[in-house]
Amino acid sequence: MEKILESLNDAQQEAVKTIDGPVLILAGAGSGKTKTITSRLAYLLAQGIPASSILTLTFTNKAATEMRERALSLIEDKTYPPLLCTFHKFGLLFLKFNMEKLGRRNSFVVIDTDDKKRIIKSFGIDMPVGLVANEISRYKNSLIDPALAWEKAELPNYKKIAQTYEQYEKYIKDNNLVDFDDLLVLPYKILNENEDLCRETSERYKYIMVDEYQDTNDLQYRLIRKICSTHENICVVGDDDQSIYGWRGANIKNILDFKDEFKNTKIIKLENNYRSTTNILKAANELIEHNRSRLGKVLRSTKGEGTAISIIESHDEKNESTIIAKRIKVLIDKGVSPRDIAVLYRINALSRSLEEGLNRVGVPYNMVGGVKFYERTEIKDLISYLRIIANPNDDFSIKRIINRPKRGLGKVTIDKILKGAYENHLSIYGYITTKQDELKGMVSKKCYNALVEFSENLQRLIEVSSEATYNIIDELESLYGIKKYYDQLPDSLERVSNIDEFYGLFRDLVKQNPEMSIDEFLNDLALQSDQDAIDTENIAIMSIHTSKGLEFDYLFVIGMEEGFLPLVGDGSDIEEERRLGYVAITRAKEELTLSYSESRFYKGRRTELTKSRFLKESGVCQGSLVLEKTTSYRKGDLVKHKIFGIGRIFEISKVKREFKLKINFSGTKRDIVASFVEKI
DNA sequence: TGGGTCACGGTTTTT
DNA sequence: CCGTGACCCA
Repeated sequence: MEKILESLNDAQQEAVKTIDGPVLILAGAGSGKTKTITSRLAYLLAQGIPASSILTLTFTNKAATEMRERALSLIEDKTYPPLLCTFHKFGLLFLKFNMEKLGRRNSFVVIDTDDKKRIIKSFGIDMPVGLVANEISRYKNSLIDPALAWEKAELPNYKKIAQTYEQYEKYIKDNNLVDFDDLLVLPYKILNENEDLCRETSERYKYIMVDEYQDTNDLQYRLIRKICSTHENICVVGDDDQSIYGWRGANIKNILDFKDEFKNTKIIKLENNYRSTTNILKAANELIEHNRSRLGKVLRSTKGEGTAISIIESHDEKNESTIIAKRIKVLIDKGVSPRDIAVLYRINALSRSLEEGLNRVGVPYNMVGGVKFYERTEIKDLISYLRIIANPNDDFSIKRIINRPKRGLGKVTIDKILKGAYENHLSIYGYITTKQDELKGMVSKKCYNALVEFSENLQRLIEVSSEATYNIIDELESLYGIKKYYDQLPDSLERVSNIDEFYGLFRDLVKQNPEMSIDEFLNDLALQSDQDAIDTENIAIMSIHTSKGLEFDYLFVIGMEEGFLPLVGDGSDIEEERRLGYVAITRAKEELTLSYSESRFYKGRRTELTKSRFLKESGVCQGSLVLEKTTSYRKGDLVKHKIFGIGRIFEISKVKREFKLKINFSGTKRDIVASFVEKI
């Protein structure tokens, strides 16, 4: 007990020791939030509360993993660790036990956003699929069913969306699929409709903690309400200034209004920052002060002043990335460990030029996030194969791989099969295996043989999987030759190595847990984020969103321009953009470098840019700062002047904060400020 | 059926 | 700019 408390400050101790009733812990960036939660968890156990009564919900798998490790290190008896997982994982577990309450089997399959879009697309709607998918998601999270969506729809497009929504819901229900939203929606529905189960569940989890509460959505709030309905021992931890998921339905009101929603809430503020230097905190505090809707808190530094925040001003993104890469190289050469260095950006598109720069200078890096491992085509193909082994009637998955690797089945043949299956009220697999005569008369001999081979192989695989999950991979490869297929396609090297990695992952997990079924494996996979696999050898580059919860000694933020940070567009919220800026700045421990460029090449054209208002708002653009202005002009470049015409640069110099070029205009030499000429 | 060409549109951010 | 999707021809 003493051990748990001794390294905590007063506020943290109070947070840890307040175990009954609603508690709101406002934990500023770097205030030891994870430490506080994990200590509280250990404290609850030390008080004799059974592990099975405690539920801790997090936002990402990474956070869950980290907390689990840290909590376990504080606990003596590790036999029955308390449940600590993401909201979605909790929903998944809950549905595994209670799906039959909705008249559905618990052998459901979790689909990801990509699957969802494919399904919607297959309905042939003439609207952007992503938009429709988002709207459906919005409806589901607001518990609006298709009928109500139809009623509320005024514009024809929304009528169409409502129709698609209905079609989609029917489709996934018929195929026993569950999307990410369902993992929250369905548990809520079950709890809402079964009072006894709700009470039982609430009594089981007597102590609940929720991390990153500022990023919960309405549905998560309702779910929490249900689960703590019998006791209100609910402790939420968050920072309203770090709410950055409004775009996907996170409701900052959840944290702002928590004290009104739960009576007798005890509010504890953690304002001591143990992470960043005073200079960095000052910028962060000044920036976030510009927001109006916030609970209000100021981070106090516990470290020294540190180095001044450095600003890089470049002519274009190529220049920017070169400077940053060079600076990083200097740091590494000085002995800084690459894992303590990171570069952040607001949008993924900015990673490209950055990567090029790092490659030019020879700095190896690790891009976190981006295209997810399990979203790659080859991996999704493998997932589809595993899905149909687990459930051969999964039409959705079978359609994906019925001609991959190519076995000569074209659109016409596939349409015939679909039609036949539909008319016989059978799944595709069911149709192929039971209506062989009909099939034979319908498709070409070649196609028929291919289909028979395909289904026989599948049967063989299903047999193998019932014997030993571990052997599936070898059998899958030898029967279908997926690796061989990808080996002769573009990017074969990367794809094959991805496939190998996936096979390795599968084998590892089966080894660890020989009882694991394929759909267990698949469902866990769907909820996995690949941030768990951060490699610690190299510097990290990632989006600001991805960087949430992380910290780095040396931090660079690129794209500090109007239009990029803040990103402006329809539906963008300047306060949320500011919070993103705040999150970015507060990732830095020792040295922070903010970079902006005068222009960028984006979406196929070059755009002139002005520096971000956040630079002024955070106070870094006036006063003591190291400014490095750069130019992309080189000796020998041809430039054009409005009056003097075309000339060649023969000397470049820096005067105050401007670049002076000595230019030879067909014999006449002149000194011109760089901003008056144009590169040609 | 499948490969090739061309036009278009698009980008935050994640479970 | 790049990747995707539609369309056309061998």
